[in-house]
Amino acid sequence: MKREKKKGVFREFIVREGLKSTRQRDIIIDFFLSSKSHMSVEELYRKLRARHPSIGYATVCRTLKLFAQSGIAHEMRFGDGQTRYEPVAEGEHHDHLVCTGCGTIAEFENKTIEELQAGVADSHGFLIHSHKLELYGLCARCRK
Amino acid sequence: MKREKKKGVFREFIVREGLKSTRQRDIIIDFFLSSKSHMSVEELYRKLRARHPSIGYATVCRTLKLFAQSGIAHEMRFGDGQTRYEPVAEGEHHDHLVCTGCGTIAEFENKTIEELQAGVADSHGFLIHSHKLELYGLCARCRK
DNA sequence: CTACATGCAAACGGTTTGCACGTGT
DNA sequence: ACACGTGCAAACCGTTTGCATGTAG
Repeated sequence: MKREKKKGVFREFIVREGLKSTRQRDIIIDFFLSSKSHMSVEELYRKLRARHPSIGYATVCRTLKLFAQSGIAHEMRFGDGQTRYEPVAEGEHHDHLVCTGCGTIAEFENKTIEELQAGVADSHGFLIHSHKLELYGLCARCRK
Repeated sequence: MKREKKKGVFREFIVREGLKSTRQRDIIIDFFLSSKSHMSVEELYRKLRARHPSIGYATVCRTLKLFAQSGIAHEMRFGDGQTRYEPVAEGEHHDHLVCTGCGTIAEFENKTIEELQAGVADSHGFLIHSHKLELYGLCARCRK
C-alpha cells in the first residue's frame, strides 16, 4: 500500500522532471522498497546483481540519488564511509542506534528529544532544516 | 593551562606507546590547539603549510589520528566527505549546529537530551558508547 | 527522431600506505 | 644503532562522470 504510494510519488517525479521510466528503475525501486532499510549502495548493488547481472553500479548510484531527490528515500552516512539509503516513512521521523559490534542499525523515535532540539535551535537563532542523531554502542546481543 | 594539559597527555601517550616526539608533531599540536575547532584536515594542512612549507599532508593526517587515539581530539565527519578534528573539552560533551549556508559550526550542550538518549538506549538493551547529534539549518546570519 | 538512460571504464577526492631516507632515543 | 617518523608518490575506496550505445516517449 504505502509501497505503491511511493512508487506513485516516484513516477510523478519522473514525469515532472522530464525523465524516463526504465526497466532498471523499476527493478531497483521494487528491490529497494522491499528490502531491509539502511542498505549501503554496495550491498544493494550486490544483491540486485544476483538476480539482474547486467545492471551497472553507476545506475544503482544514480537511481538511489533520484529516489532521494524525489523524496521517497533518505540518503545517510554513518561514520564508515558508505552511503546508505532508507525508504522514508512519511510523517514520522526516526533516529538510529548503530551497533558497533554487528553493524545492526535499529531505529527509534523520541518526540521529547525533537522538541528539545527545536528549543536549542531557537535559542541559537538557527532555522533548523534537518537533524541527525545516532547512538553508537553494543546491541543487546553483542554486549553479553 | 588546559592547553598545556593536553600537550602533557599527548606526551604521555607518545611515551607509553613507544613513539617519538618530533618537530612536526610539536608544530602540529601547537597549531591544532590554538586554532578554531572543527577544522578539516585539508584546512589545517593548508594553514600549517603557510608557515611550514615542508610539512607533508600524510604527516598531518597521521598526527591528527594520533591526537584522536591519545584522547586529546575527536575525529568527526559531517556529511561533506571531509574529516574534521576538534580538541576535546574534558568532561563536558557537546553537539553541533551546522549552518548549511556558510558552513559555520556552532556547539551546544543539553543535559536533558543526553539523559533521554540514555533512556532510549536502555529501553533497547543497548550499551551506549558514544553519540552524535547534529542539527542542520541556517544560522542567524544566513537566514535573513 | 530526439533526449534521456545505461554500462563500462576512467576520473575523482579525501585518506592511507609503501618506500627510501631522515631523525629521536 | 635501531626503530620510529617523514615526505613523496602511488594506491585505495566509494562515488561520480564521459562517452558510445541503447531505448523510452
